[in-house]
Amino acid sequence: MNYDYFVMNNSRKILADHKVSITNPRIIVLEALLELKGPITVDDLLAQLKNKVAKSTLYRVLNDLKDINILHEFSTPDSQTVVELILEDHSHHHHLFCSDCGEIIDVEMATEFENRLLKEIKRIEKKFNFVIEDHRLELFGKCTDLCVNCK
Amino acid sequence: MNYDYFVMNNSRKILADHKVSITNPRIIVLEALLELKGPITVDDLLAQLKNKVAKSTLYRVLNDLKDINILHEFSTPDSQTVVELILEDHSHHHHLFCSDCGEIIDVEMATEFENRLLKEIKRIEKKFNFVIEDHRLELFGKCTDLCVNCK
DNA sequence: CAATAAATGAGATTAAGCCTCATTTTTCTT
DNA sequence: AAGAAAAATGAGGCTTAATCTCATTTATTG
Repeated sequence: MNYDYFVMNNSRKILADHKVSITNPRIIVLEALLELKGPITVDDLLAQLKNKVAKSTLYRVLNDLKDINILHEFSTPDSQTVVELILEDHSHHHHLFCSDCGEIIDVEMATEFENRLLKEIKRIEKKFNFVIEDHRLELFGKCTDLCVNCK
Repeated sequence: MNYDYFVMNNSRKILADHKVSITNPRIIVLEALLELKGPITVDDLLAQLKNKVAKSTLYRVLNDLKDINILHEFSTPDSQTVVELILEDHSHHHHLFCSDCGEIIDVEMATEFENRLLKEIKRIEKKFNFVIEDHRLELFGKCTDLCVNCK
């Protein structure tokens, strides 16, 4: 594992760091997700990588990335599967869905709000005798005409 | 629409109030959901109503209930579809998922927390030029041995 | 109660995602 | 650097949730 940190390109380094073998399909998928820097539906990803990676391989690679905990998966309000690369330097965030254009936007909530949420979560843990390991907040709405995401 | 409010049983009344025709399958599904008073996976509902309602009809009725806005649909962390009846008197709540037993629990957050969230949502609306119509908070964890929901 | 409109059941269809297995690519050892 | 062993890939088949079709049944309306 003595690859040069800075010479190696990102995707190869990520794979090496997580001790999985470095293969072409994995590099292609990782690179696509790295460029995006945000969520994408699996369907869109499939379309984008058609002729580059087999469908079965794409699903397998996505599962590999989930296994090494660098890929999050969730669903849109209309049940489309969405994936997003989450590397160490990615900060905690939530998602905003536009029901007009389908855009999915990463949203960071104010620290003070997240702290209040954690306090509330502690209350819920006691009330229901739970250990809560994660939370997810989803916001649903419509971007306006001025929205930079719609044309 | 001059049915007697109080004589009519719940499910018939709900259907009448929403101006959809009153049929046996709709009554059966509604009654099952009313008894539950909480979320259930579609698979479990299918199993429970097998021999009472055809599979195609169950899915159709669930869509009908969604159309009249009394049924919410969401997914578990492992992508199972869950439905929950939401009538006018149901207060705003969120969901707590146990990754051990699969239980899904309705959770009400403190009013003060929800107010803080609404404030935060207003900030997000401005920042992203959005109109946010709804939000959903999901909590993931494990219930402990003492949990009333696990045996 | 008859006519019309709507809903149902049974099974076919669709599509996301997983599986199989022969072939190819990667890694490991020296 | 080369050959052996292990792992991953591609192509297409398989599974299963959810939808669709259409002939029959059930509700609604006047």
